Amino acid sequence: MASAAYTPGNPSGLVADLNEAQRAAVTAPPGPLRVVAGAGTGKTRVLTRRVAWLVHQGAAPWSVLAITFTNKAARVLKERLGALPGGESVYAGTFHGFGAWLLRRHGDTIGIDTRFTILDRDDQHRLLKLILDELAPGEGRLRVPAVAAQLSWLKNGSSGRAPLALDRSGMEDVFEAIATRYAERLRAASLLDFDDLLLESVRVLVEGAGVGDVLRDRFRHVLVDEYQDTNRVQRDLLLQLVPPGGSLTVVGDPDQSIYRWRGATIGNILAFEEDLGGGNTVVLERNYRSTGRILSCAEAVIAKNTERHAKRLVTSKDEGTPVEVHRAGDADEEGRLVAARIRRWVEAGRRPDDIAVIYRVNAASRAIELALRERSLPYRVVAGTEFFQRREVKDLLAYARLVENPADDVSFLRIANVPRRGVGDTSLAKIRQRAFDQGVPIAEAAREAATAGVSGKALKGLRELSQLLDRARAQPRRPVAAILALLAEGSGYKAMLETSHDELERSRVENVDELVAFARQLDEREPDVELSTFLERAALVSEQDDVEEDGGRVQLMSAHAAKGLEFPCVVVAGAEDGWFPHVRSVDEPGGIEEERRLFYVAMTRAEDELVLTFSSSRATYRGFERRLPSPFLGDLPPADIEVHDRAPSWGGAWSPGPRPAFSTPVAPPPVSGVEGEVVREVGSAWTVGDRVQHPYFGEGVLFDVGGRGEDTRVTVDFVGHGRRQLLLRHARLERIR
DNA sequence: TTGCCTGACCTTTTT
DNA sequence: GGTCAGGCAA
Repeated sequence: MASAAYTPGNPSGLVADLNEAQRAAVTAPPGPLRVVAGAGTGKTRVLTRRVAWLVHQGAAPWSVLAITFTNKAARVLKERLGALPGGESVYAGTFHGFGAWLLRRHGDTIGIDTRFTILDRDDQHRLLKLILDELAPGEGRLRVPAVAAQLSWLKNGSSGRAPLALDRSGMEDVFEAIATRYAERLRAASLLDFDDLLLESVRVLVEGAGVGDVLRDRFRHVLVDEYQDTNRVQRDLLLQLVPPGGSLTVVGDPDQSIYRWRGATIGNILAFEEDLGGGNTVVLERNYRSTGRILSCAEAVIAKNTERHAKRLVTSKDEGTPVEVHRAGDADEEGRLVAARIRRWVEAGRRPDDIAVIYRVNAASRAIELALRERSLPYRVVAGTEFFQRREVKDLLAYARLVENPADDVSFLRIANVPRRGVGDTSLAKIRQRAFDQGVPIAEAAREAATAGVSGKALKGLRELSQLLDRARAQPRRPVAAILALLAEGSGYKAMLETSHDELERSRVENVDELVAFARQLDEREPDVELSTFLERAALVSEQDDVEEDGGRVQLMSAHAAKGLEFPCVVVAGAEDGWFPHVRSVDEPGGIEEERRLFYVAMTRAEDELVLTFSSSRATYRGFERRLPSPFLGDLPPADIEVHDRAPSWGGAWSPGPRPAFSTPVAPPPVSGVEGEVVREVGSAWTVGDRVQHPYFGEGVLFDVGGRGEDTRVTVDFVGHGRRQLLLRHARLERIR
């Protein structure tokens, strides 16, 4: 978008190039303000200008707090404020980043060690696994990801359905014990998980002596982007920060709410006025991004949602070319088709970085990557967190975290024997026992390993490790890069990789070097940066922080990662039933509507050209699966699309509109193998062969019933949707006839 | 204590 | 297709 004619000396330029609604939003008096901004309606521009306008009205830049969804969005915001005097002292960051900032300064008022380190998902899972092994070993069947999800669900306000079914006898107590021990371990190790960053921030504002007042006094103006994706805790944080009637601007679009599974509640933006006791609302409906046809298709999809406040986007661009819909026979063919389409764009003069491929699940990137490589098209998979999740990077960061936070047991256990220093399970168990008995961190107990009964190789190894960490701690003012290099080399970690017989292992050295280089960059850009800051940034990188500008490469990303971005040319790949909507969400109340929004978000990333592709079959870990086009494709207005369907080998040709209704019910498929299969009675008697009705899949025939009670699963052959496995507890299944 | 093999079991989206 | 627990030999 064109930059403003605004200069510090020419404030009228602040609003001169805005439309009426945008201007109303930017210049609304400082008080509760909600901006409902449809896709492509200039949301970022309004947010930036409003900050500038507030400052121009006399607000001190450092009294402005702008909360964005990603670090990258925060950086962009600050860049655009560049012309503003004092613009760099506006606080811009994510909720989690702000939480960390707040807790480092004021956490001590509620008993938080301000030298805490942040536990990411991987660390959290490691810790939970240890705890599960202690408290629920063996057959308990409690799985780490489920327990983590349950914990997060509880911490985020318990809205919607619980991830974990705890009604089996004793389960509740077991979970309770796990949750308690988890909290104890975190506290003892000065660790905070992602949710804690928010929860403890609220607590410090409420309970921390004087903290709330200090912050309310400082941040007189708070602005929040992507408000439709905030959860209850984030809302509470804002309500603590902004007094009733205070200057709070929230910007968002209910149609783009896609993080319900993370506790986000669309209710925050919808109930804004009740929450804040009044306030203004401005609706932005003029779209500057997409062509008429793209918008018409996107609107047709989202219009089917019932839980929405209808708004009508009007484009400022022309009709554009039709939205293309392509069918492929399998995933490889789809990849080649996408690559071929991209090649044509490039030949027509598009730069590769004008093009994005968006998919529902990250696993979908593989086939597309392969095809792009075949055609020598430069691409990049957007996965900002991926680098920091690599084993070698996490190992080195664990060393660094121990330097910063000696109590961090999770990190200690991670690297105690990496590289191998003869510290096996037996020695480690002795040290952990000793640490437990003495009530000290494990790293502390390791220091006196001999007392714990450790000897020989293991003792020597632990001594060396302790000495290394001490050496790194001795000069905390050293540049971060130097500390990392010392750890990588002094520990023998780098040597371990370099001398490996495995080529993959040897290649990991590059990532270690890259991490050091990354730190060096940071040292140069911000000379005063401390190790703790570096670790915090590493823990809070977001997917989108990895999106490249001017990289000259096609960008591949998930629909979630694509939020807030725009590209001239977009391919939405894998537009199939099972991915759009995803199978796992169709059973959940409101699940389909969220999937529809997700598809809407993906489509509305496109400025000029939009291509949708799907495949008739796909290889999964269970073998080949037949796939049907996404039901959302059926909503596309035929006049705005162009269908490319080369008479596929199976599945029949696809055309827009609702699926043909089958007039005759499908017969239950023969039960293969078992002669005279016994019809099983389940609960209130679901019987194989029953005809059933599902709110989404429609009519089908019960094929199989498995599991008991809570876990009863039914397999149903649906007319037009194929065979589906459903959890009876969740599926709103009705018997018919 | 370590290295290596085999079989079981999942896979949505992410700060 | 990838991870992870468990078993077993050196």
